[in-house]
Amino acid sequence: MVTINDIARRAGVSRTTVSRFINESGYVSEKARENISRVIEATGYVPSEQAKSLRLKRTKVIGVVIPKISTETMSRVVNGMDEVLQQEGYQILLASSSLDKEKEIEQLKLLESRRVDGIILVATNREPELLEAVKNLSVPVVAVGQHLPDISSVVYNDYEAAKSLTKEILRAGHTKIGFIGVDEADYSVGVLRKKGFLDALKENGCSVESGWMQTASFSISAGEEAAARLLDQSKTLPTAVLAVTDRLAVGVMQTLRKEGFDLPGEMAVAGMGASDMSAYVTPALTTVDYYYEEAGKVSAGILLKAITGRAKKVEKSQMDYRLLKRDSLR
Amino acid sequence: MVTINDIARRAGVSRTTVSRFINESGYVSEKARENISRVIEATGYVPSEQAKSLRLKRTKVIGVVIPKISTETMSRVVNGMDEVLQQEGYQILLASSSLDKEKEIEQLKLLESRRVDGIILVATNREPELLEAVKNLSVPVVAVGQHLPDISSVVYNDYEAAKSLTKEILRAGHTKIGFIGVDEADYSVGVLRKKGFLDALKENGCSVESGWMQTASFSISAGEEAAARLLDQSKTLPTAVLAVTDRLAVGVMQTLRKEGFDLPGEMAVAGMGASDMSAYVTPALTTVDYYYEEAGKVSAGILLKAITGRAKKVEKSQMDYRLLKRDSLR
DNA sequence: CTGTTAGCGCCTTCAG
DNA sequence: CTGAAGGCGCTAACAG
Repeated sequence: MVTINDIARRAGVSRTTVSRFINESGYVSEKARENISRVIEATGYVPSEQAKSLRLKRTKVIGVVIPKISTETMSRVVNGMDEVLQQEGYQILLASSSLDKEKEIEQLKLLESRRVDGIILVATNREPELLEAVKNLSVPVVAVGQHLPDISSVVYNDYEAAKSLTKEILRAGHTKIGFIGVDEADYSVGVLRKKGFLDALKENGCSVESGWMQTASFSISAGEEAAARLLDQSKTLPTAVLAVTDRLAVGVMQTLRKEGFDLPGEMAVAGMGASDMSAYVTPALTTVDYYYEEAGKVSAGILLKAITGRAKKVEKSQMDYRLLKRDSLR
Repeated sequence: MVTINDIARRAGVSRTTVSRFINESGYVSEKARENISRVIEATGYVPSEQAKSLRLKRTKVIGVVIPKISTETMSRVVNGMDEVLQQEGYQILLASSSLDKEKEIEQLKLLESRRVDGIILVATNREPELLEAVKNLSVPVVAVGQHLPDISSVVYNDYEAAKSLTKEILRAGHTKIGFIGVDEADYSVGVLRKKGFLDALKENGCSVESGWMQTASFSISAGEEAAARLLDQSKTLPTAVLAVTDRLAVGVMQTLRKEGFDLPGEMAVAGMGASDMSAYVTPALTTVDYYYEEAGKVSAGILLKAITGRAKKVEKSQMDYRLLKRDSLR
């Protein structure tokens, strides 16, 4: 690999001059310019951003920790981040925790060891170990999706979104509503969305049978199974079901259709997240859009401000949401 | 940021000893060990992987260039890569070209300047400028999705996949088949899939009306519009349509349904790519699975072999595929 | 306009 | 068992 020294020697100047030429800092005579640029051309020299980083104490790299690479939500969020980061000359070092809490912490440390300029953590939990690890980091961090104390974060309005979606279902005339949730370890999706659902019901004087509330993991098939359990365990059937993710909702619809239900006539369904697929299943799924790409952009923006120093120490941002009323709810 | 020198000073040893302790290379007395580990603990010292890289001339980072971050295909491929790379202690530096040919080349150079240990290029074209840029790189490269001359690559069997899918449609009794393709700048999807389609027809003595073949970009709505054009421009209507991606196929189905077609009775539809959504649209979409995650794994494996030096200079790999026959084709 | 000098944080001979 | 010295590739005073 050719270095700045090679260029300097072959161009008959000092490496300082070469550096000046490359970075357009300071004067370089016309003759020197010519020599240098000729030699660079000939050798295909590419300055080492690496060595530069060591010297300058900044890498222009942002570490991004996500729970899973191959999910639509994550690719949207990361896409949003990339859009603003690329703009400012930063690149993304991707780290997946594969939903493993220990690995999540490891990844944070790994990113720190690589001296990334900042870290965006798309978190799914708020365990003390994680908080501890985040606080020990010596680089700016912003959390996405979970509200971590004393850390800048951008969160979705899970509670209100679930609540207003539920109200929409009530408004459509349903009073018996089933619910497919996820594990409470995921505070935002597991706890807040459920709370929004229950509070909306309570405010309207509705109650739920125990069989109506089921818990599932995040896959379509988990939604199918949860719906089957719901049908099985309900004394009286609900007339609508709210699933906390679109994928779960699609699974629910799948099972209902298989069991011969007319959708949405005999059973209305709603999801959350505005996945791509939601608009194209039959009937089109009523859901709520969280503006995931925007969340990525906002988080990147906050991080950049923190890095360049012109920012509050801790900045909290709450994303907006929007109801998408479609055919699966009547 | 605390450095190895700080640790050495505070532990009353030389930095050489600290280095030995950290990397478990060479002997370190019990007393020294204790001192060092105590100081490291107290300071929260994290060795700079960056400085290490400069010294060791390897970064343990792999650059991955993809055309677009937020597509299902890409997140699957990248997920596959990450699985094998993480295993070997490598991290992924993500670079999106946003489907811009110039930016694609820029990204390659940028990754080179960061001294990544290798690059995986998920390519959508084979323009001479790109080939030129790839050849000038001084790091191992493997291409995914396009067969680049003299470069290791893993490609999908686009031609055969399209051909056998078309044969499947013929076997179902259709002889008038429409086709929604994409721009030929994408050699694999634009050229090879179309060729497979046409060759299958030719072998069976079928021909196509001009209006039956439409070109679209990669979105669902592009599929909708292309289908509308197809209906509009056809003298006699085909009884089946093959779209080169699932998203296009979903768009096609959308338009057909809106126009009152019974699916698959009046018009059969097939897609390619086995997207998540394909199994859950109505009717379930017949498609072909390209094993995208596996492609990611394979490409990473080849790159790793190239990096560690135990590999052929150029390795070509062709992925398998599999027909997924579902309700949209009868 | 240009070169010399001094590190950035780390590993690795080479001598003790 | 340990330390001194050198250098990875680069930039930034400082002094011509």
